[in-house]
Amino acid sequence: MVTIATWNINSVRLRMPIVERFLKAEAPDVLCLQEIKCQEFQFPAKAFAKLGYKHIAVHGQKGYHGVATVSRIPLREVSRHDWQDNGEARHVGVELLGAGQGMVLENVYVPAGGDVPDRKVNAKFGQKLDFLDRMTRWAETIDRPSMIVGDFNIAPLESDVWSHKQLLKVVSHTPLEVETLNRFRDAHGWSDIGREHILAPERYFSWWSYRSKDWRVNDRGRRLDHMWASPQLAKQATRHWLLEEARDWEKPSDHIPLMTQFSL
DNA sequence: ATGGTGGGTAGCCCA
Repeated sequence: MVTIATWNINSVRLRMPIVERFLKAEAPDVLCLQEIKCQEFQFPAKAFAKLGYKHIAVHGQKGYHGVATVSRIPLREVSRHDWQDNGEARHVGVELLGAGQGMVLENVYVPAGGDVPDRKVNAKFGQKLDFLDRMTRWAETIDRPSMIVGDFNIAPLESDVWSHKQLLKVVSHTPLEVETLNRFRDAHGWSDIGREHILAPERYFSWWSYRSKDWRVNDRGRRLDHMWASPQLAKQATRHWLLEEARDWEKPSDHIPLMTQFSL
């Protein structure tokens, strides 16, 4: 059994207390973090090692973005893609060397895309679409059992958002973004593990804005975080779940952790 | 239609 987790942590240094709480509660073998918001030398590697996660691949930058994969299983860093070609740290790829040997685990933080869903007036929206197009070109070349997890910043299905109608023109749920993400999915034939285990139209959210007084009452969530796998690997996923209570922990991230257990 | 909150950094950017 191998359990993989993904969590947009929104500053790993600030949130080490809840990361520790999570690792003790769920004990995943591997945790993929996004938005670590620090450089590699600032990453709290010693604290992770003390918790048993001594195998680490960090792709960080100053202040913004940044991803890290921490593991109890030996791993080897294999790639750091810059799908915007602008130096932002949004991806790290590793290969598992112990349990789950041979699996390639891609940890990605797709750009949010700004506020206006029109690349002519909002360059960030165009950059988001271009990032996904370059990921698609890359996905066409994958020839090993792989998993890609992280904050995709797109909620593709109607039941992935609190109101499909009200979010059609909101960045993260526009038809253009969903089409672009679907082309990425089809380029490799990725299986959406989350939605294979929590079937639409069942509610499935992984993010709630900080700008909501009571996130539980309004429940204006979106499924921005994903765990996708090559089809043959996805068939070995025995369990998939969320830790929604983490949204209520002290000084929470606005995202919650997602987990998938594999029988390999 | 607007502003609401949170993080990092250094006088605003990003989500």
